[in-house]
Order: sequence, then C-alpha cells, then structure tokens
Amino acid sequence: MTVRVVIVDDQALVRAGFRMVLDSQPDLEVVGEAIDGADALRVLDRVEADVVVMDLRMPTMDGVEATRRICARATGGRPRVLVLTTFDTEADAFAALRAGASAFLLKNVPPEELLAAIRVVAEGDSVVAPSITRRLLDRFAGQLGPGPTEDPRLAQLTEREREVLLLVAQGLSNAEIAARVHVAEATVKTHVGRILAKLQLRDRVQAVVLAYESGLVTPGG
Amino acid sequence: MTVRVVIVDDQALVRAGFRMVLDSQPDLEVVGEAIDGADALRVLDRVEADVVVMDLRMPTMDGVEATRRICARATGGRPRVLVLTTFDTEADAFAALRAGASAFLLKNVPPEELLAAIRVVAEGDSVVAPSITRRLLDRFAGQLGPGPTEDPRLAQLTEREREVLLLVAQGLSNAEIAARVHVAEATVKTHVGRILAKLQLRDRVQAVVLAYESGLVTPGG
DNA sequence: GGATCAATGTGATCTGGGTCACATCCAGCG
DNA sequence: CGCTGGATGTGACCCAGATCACATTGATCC
Repeated sequence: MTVRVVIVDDQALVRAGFRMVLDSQPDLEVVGEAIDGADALRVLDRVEADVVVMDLRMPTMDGVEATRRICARATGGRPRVLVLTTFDTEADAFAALRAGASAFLLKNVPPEELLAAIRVVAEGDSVVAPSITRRLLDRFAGQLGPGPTEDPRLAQLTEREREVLLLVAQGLSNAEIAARVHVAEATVKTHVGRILAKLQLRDRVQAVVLAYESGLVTPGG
Repeated sequence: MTVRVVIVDDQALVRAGFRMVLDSQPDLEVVGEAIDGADALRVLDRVEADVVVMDLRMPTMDGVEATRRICARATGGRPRVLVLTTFDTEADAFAALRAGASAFLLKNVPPEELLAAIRVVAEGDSVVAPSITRRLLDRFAGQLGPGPTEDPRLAQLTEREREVLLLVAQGLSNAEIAARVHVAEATVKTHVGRILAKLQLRDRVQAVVLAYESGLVTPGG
C-alpha cells in the first residue's frame, strides 16, 4: 500500500529535492506540490493524500494556519500533517502541534529519518524532533498521572449512566438529553441523580468538572 | 568526548547484546551493568555515567522506581535515563516519563536508532517512541501555547465576572461562591447571569464546558 | 455641576433540576 | 417456580439557580 504525499514549500529547489528523495522509494508517491498554505488547500481539494509535508515559513498563508485548516477538514484522520522547518523554536513547534500536526521535524534531519517519519505518520503515529520532545516532557511529564487510570468511581456507572454523563458534560439540559436518548425527562433526572449519588457529587456542574478532570472527556476531543 | 553508559536489564543475554552494539561505537563506552533497579543504584554509586539504558520489567525493583530514584539524586542532569522496553503500553510509558526518563523506546527499534537515541539523550534532548508520542500529543496538544484560539467572548468579561466564572468552573454553588467572595448570594446570581448573557450560554453547566474547552481552566491545572 | 455609562451589589419571582417513592423488566439462584 | 437484586423508566414535590427590576458607586466627558 503506497503512501500518497503532498509537498508544501515555497522554495522550488526544496520541493524538487524532497520529490527526488521520496520518489526513490517504491512505497511513497508524491501526488502534489504547493507553494504556500492557500495553494495547499486547493491542491488537497483535487487529490487524495495520506501525508502532507509542510514547511512553516511561507508567504500568504503560513504553515500553522494551513495545518489548522487541513486538520479541521480532515476526514477519518486524513491527511495527516508532517511539519518540516528550519527553525528549532519552541513557539513554532508548539503552535504547529497545537494546530493538529502529527509530526514536527527539523530540515537538518538525514533523509532516511524523514522517510521513516512519513511512514510513521501514515500509520497514524507521531514523531517530534528531540529538542522539542524534551521541551514537551519538561512541560508535561508532571501531568502524566497514573495514565489512563480513570477515576475508579467512574467504574461504578452503568452503560446508560455513562452515556447520560457524557451528554451532561456537553452542557445539555435534561430535556435535551431525554430527546437524544428517547426517554422521558423524568427518567433522565433519575439517571443524573444516580450518577451524582455514585460519584458522591452534589449537582451536574460538579459532574462536568469530574468528567473533565478524570479524562472521561477532554477539551477539544 | 565519549558517552559513558550503564546498562540495566535482568537478562544477561540482552545486556551482552547491548554491550556488543555499544562497544562497536568509538564514542560510546559501557561503564557498568546492573541486573535490576537496586543493583543499578549500587553501580551508579561506583561509576560516573551519562546515560542509563533501563529495562522496565525487572524483579526486586522495577525500572520506573529505579528511574525515579536515579533522577531524584541526579546532579547537573546526570545521568539521564533512557527506558527501553518490550511492551508498547501507555501506562508503562507515561509512568516512566513521569518518573523522569529522558527517552522511551521499544526494544524492537533497529540498533542505529538506539545508538542515535543514546547520543541525543547525552546531549540533553529527548526521544519517545512514535506510538507514545502520538498519545502524548493527543493528550496535550490542546494545552500547547497561549493558543490564538482563546474564545474572544471571554474577553468581554470583567475581572469580577472572570473570577466568579473560575469558581463556577470548580463546581461551587452560588452560596459557596458568595462566601468565598464575601458578597450576597443574590449578587453572585446576577454575576453568573451576566456571564451567561455575555457568553451566550444557557446555564452554568455550559459555562463550565466553555471554561474547559476554551482553556480558561485545564484538567489537573 | 450634571449627564452618561459600566461595574457591582441586592431582593423578588419563576423554572429547571435534584430528590423521593414506586413500577417494570431481566438475570441469576435456591 | 418464586425470590432477589440490579438496571431502567416514570410522576410528584421542593429548592437551587436563572431572570428581572432596581440601587449604588465611580470614571469619563461636556
């Protein structure tokens, strides 16, 4: 199964170089090129791609904005964006990753590493330059709690209750939840009541807080 | 300048293999071996090391605990710990990184990648396996940077209102907020009302959701 | 001064949401 | 079978919370 790649960079020489490197690989296929962010969006309207290799510094629409838009309209997680830039700055990297990039590499990596990274990204995983990885860890290692160890209290909930809790955590009223689940509003109320009792909470507001704090729901997700 | 490495793994065959690979490099030197976490601490009492290559699953003291202790007593960021394990689980990886590991790799990486990772770690940077990097980004990408996407509606809030919103987002009732801010409950109610009006929300539940989604408050933070 | 506007504070009123009591359904078990 | 227990569903009651109308303070401008 070949990986379809689109190259986005404002310098023709760089694009030609990347294309040369990628085309030398039997499992990679360059299906398009773009000279800036706006152009990239047009190209992606025409062709199906698995991975977009994106430069950051570009005229008209920079790589971060382009990445944000590509990820916003991505369906089924495709295409994924691999950002490749010259400048090793935390601001650029974090902005790109926040915008949805699946990978962040510096242009000084050896070609084999770029090729490996493209394959990794196509598989759905991620690669980040070592200097940026260190900064990521510096910032977030402390928050790596017991990991996916969900609040044990959540385990007490039945399937239905968990379903209702998710809707509560989206800000829906009991009536809206009732409509969504095809049940009487009174029923939703008892479900919520049971949820609060099991989780030892006072009201739905605290339920929402717990949902976020426990990782049952995550911002943006 | 050579990088001094200590290998920690309970299987003699694995240690021998690693030593063989590392010794083939002129810039790397294996200065010690240990068969478990406790042993590693003893070895590090005797020798100076730049990088510890650490297995996770070991008897007596596992790699996570050993990593924690090594990092706790590390001086000037030395030695750094590179965790190398067979199992690609989020729980193991996050636990190791939280304990202070500078790198997390799977044992199925090609030897060159391990060598490159050791050099990267010795330089003070970090490497994380792609599958784990993806999970890291899934969890933290939303928290990166100030985020140009901070909901502009939040800017309309006055200082007092923002203060109240923060308390609402912790699950406090109007009465509790009133006590905290030294105001009548009725006052808190109007503040909340104004907040809802400005943010175009229906009730405090949606306010909590917005607070989390906009990054005004973050889980754990 | 006085006129205006935003921020803040308070009480009165009405409704969504939480609590309680109870019914139904189904699985497991003696 | 009948019994028990958990999950689910429903209606009635009451209060926290949302809405409204209004007072006070202080800054700004003519």
